[in-house]
Amino acid sequence: MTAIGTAPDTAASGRRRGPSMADVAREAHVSGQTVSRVSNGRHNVDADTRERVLAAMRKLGYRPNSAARALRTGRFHSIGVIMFTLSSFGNMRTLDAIAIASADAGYSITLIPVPHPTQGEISGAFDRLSEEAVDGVIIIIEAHLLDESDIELPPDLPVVVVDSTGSDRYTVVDTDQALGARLATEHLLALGHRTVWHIAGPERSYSASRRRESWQQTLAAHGAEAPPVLVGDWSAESGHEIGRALAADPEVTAIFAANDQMALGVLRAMHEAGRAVPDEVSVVGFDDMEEAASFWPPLTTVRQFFGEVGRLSVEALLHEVESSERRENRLVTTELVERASTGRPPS
Amino acid sequence: MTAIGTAPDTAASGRRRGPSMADVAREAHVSGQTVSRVSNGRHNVDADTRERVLAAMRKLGYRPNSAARALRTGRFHSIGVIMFTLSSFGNMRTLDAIAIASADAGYSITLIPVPHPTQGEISGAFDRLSEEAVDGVIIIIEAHLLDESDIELPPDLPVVVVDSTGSDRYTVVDTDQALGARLATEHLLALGHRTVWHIAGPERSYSASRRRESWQQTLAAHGAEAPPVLVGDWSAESGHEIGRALAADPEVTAIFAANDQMALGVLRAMHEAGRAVPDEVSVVGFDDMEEAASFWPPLTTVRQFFGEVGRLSVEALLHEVESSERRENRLVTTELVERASTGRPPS
DNA sequence: GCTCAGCATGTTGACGTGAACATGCCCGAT
DNA sequence: ATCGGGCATGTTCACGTCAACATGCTGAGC
Repeated sequence: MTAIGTAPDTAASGRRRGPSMADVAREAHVSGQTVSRVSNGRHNVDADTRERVLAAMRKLGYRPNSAARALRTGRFHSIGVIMFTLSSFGNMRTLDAIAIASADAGYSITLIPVPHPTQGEISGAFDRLSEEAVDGVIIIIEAHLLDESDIELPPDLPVVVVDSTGSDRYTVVDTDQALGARLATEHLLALGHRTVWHIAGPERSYSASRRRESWQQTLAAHGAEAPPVLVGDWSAESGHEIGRALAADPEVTAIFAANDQMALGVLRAMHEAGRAVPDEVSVVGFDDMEEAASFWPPLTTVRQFFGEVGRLSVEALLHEVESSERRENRLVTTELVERASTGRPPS
Repeated sequence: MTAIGTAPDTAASGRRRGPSMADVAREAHVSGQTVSRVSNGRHNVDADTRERVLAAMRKLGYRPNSAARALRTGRFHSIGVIMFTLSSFGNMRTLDAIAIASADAGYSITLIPVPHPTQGEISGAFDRLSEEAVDGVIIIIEAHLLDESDIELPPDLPVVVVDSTGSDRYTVVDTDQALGARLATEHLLALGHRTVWHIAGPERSYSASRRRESWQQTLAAHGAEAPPVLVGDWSAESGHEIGRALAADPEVTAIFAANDQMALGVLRAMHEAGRAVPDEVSVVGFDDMEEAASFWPPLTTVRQFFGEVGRLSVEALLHEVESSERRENRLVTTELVERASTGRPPS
């Protein structure tokens, strides 16, 4: 009947692409539109027909082409996440929560890394972003750098910024850094320490500034004299270095580090100097990373709810994507976790 | 001249979509194809024309529509990464490197999380994957679970598996776990310890098995008696628990933990029990996470090159994506980093 | 028996892009 | 002067999908 080689599927099999709706439609003896309806789970398809289409899909190994779908609908069902690489423990946890929340909502995550935190790199990431197939963006970047960058986001692209300044251009999901720093500082003061030393995060970090400011205000509110601010770079190594200087000063009895890693460095410095924690010096961290409970001694720290931050970010973003109206900003609380690294000052 | 409201762009501005190539073409008085050529950086465009097109792009705020481009070319310029959420420190570092290497190659990363490491979830991730807009996939999942899952990957989809068994279905980029475990064990034996205790990772982890087997083989090769295998779950807490038991046994003088977090838990247990490290007990970890140098005492550990793993994975995957031929498997080396947590056994 | 609502299904076209092919011009070789 | 090669630019069409509209059938209501 048919001449050799004229069977259309044989001829078509040469190309790399998988079967399309049209192939399924032919196989199931229905129109492409019916395949589309089945593929999208619409209910106005007869049960028999649906079954026939599904069978054809299975037989051919049909996979919807998301590019065509996106082209047609204008929706990518994907969320872009812009963040520093080699990023902090907290960012990873947040990313994690974002990924899970997105997956639950049927969105995938497109990572847009910023290898080096220079303005050029950040602008570059945003340029790349504008070509990315995303419906909205979550930005997890030290806010001060963000402000300095003259970034130009595609208009109409919903944006949620995490842990940043309260800009009125975007929805912001923030952690209550001020509360955490106050709790940490008050905890140490309440134990009887005359004042609290602070190891801050880098200047350009918004979170670091907020923690530092709150620490200062809390000291002032309690009439305690504020020691000079010491600035680290979030790393345990920087905490160790600053900790060595502090260990040499017998006046220092209470230290509040702006994150757990720097607190770890401080602990090591104290051990090396032979100063007992918490008997001679109390140390508080920030983040409550998983390992903090296993430091020696176990670290008193401020717990952040990264999962909640991620969840709320996705919720706010998708709300804007799907309804075009902005969600109000959210503030995620923090809490003090008391462990063995803090105690009364030596008398 | 023009009647009110007849300007075509005014009429078109009602819709949500941004300007298309056609709009730019009209603005620059060229054909759409010329815009396409400029957009793709082809060289066969006159300098004047190119400048005119670029100006029009800027004026209109033109952004290439990646969905249309992907539909036309069949390429998404995106790599899918399947991994556990809340994943280990090492995986995050690998992800980081993957993100950077991909960005350099002009590919973006689509994260496909697997919230719970059950077979159903993994299969679910792969189902989702088949609808994802990716050109290839990097899988970072405990291999044993992978084997148990009857996953069905889309045919013709290039796959690279990280830290997994040597399957001949996919390219594998692996870390030389065996070398690392041997180095760690030999280091302790060379210091004079009679034998080395091992805290392994969970059963289902391929990396954990390989480290455990290599530890056993090394002990056997040196004629040392192998203590029973202790199994943790990678967490510092599990290391602490097992460490408490080990601390109570005066025979134990050398411990090799399968990762740094568990080693941290062991250190804590030793401190609590008043057993000096390294004077009474030596401890070695695995990974060389950033904080390991700031543990107390600083941890001797096996360094992994996560960045290299990520880089090689992307390289292998993109090679297959672009040339359709498989790269050979790669093995990334490891090295021992000696710090203060190991020393001679008490005499 | 006729009408028409309600539902399953089919037909058409457009989303924005780039490959393939077509056109037209300039300029050097003959 | 003529031809043709090379290059810039234009035209056409299909990638796979889904919204909008069209069709045709069944059965309830009068």
